[in-house]
Amino acid sequence: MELNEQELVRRQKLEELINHGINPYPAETWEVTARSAEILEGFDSDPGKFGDVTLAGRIMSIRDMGKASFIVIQDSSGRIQVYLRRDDISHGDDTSPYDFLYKKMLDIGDIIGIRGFVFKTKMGETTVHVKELKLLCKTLRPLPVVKTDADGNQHDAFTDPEMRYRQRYLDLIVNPSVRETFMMRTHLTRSMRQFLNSKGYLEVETPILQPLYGGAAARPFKTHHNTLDMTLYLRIANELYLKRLIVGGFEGVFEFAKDFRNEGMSRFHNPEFTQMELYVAYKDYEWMMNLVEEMVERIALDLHGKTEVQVGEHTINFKRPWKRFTMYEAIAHYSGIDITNMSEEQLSLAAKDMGIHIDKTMGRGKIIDEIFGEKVEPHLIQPTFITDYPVEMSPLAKKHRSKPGLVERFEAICNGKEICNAFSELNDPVDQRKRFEEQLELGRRGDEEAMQLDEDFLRAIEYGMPPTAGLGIGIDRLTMIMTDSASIQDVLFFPQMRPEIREEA
RNA sequence: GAUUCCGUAGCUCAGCUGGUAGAGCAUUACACUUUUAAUGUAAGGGUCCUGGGUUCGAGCCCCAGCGGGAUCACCA
Repeated sequence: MELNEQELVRRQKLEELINHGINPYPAETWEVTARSAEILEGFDSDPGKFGDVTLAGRIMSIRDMGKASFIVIQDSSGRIQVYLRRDDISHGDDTSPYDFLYKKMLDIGDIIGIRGFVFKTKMGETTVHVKELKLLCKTLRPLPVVKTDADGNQHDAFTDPEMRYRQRYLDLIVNPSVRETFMMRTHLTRSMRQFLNSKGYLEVETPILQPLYGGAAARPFKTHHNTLDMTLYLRIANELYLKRLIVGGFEGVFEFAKDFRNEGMSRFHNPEFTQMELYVAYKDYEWMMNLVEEMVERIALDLHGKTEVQVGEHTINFKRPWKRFTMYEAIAHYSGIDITNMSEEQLSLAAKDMGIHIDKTMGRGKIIDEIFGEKVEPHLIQPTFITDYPVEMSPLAKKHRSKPGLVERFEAICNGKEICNAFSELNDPVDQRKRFEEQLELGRRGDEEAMQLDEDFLRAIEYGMPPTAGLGIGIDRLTMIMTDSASIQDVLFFPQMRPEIREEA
């Protein structure tokens, strides 16, 4: 491995530390008694509250003034300034803790433990005055140094997207807002889980490795089990398993599921992503709409303390009730064309008039979907329910109770993107078999995303599944909105990337 | 997959018409006991993404490839 100058210097320091009897990687617990944020928040109101504090963290900056020095350390709660004075950390006449350990051996990026008292500097900054300093971890690579000036402007910000995603640990160390985003993501799932628990639904786990993939229209990842010598697929959805549990007698089940889809990547698509799916017996899609509104409004309140969330240039308000349109109403509203009674030929003509690309393989449902995606979806900034989809696009949804050709399905659209999908679940086993067979036919015609026929799932609902409302909600997409993130890569710790060094094939 | 932009020091970036590779921060040395983008003085640091080509001469021009971003296509 080729080492640069700074890496060589740090390795020399490492050796020198060991030669001086200082372990650069000590094993003992360093008892932390305070975090930077509590000190910064608590000191002004009650300066006496903190006696001696013990902190640990990473050195983020060094301002050295000879026999005294200011450094900034970062712990899990944030950053705090630390004041070091030679005479205060020396052992009698032995000034080596300052002159050797601190001045010669420590670098930005190193992890140290400090013990001292809290005070206010002349400039009014709450600071820890160090009495004891201990090296907890010597680092061998230099950290990108980002400086923030008095006006809050960042200098030399660490912004290269490739490095940020590949080396997320660096991104987290150096860019505090990244930590915030991911903490929000965890708060979001916690809030959602609490909401669902409070309703009495049961959180469950279902297989990720599936012999048949189902529950969505997507191409799967394929793998192989050696002992069974069989092909398995990484799940594209967990819908069919959760419904089996409803057959089994649970009245409400949900799962936060990692799903995998072998498709293109974009700022809205990662090959693996997280979905929360919920199934509740004896309910329908109308009921589920109310639940989604309530849940997402609750999440916005938990995360932001209010229902409004700033997303790019828009302020999105999740306050209930949300707007509701049927798909046909929405298309009529945004394109001025009522497609309710159009034949397939009339539809393709109408689509062409709107400048939408249509080909012969597209059926009625697909054309409607195209029109919707082109003419309506981008305009739906405020959370909006779109209901009653063409039956062709929804092989797992129940036929509409009163509107022929449609199913009882809704999506919530927000900031121009779908955030959830739900329906009154199809529990008529005869109809379900027919729908699967139509999917098989699509598959034979070359549709790589057509569903497989799941004989065991059919057997299950032949034993009887109560009327059930089902929901899938994209956690990544919802997090993007709640954290004002432009790319899915900003809400995944480790988004999928090509390998840095490609191996010879 | 298509189009387009980008790849130069550890980090952020300049680099003229093609003529010996630059800055700030970081690093090293010295000075400085309340600084805060600390400061002052001095020094070191480069596979200019990779491989070809054109040229007396390529960081720059041409071709191919690798990686990334954006837009589109695909897609719940």
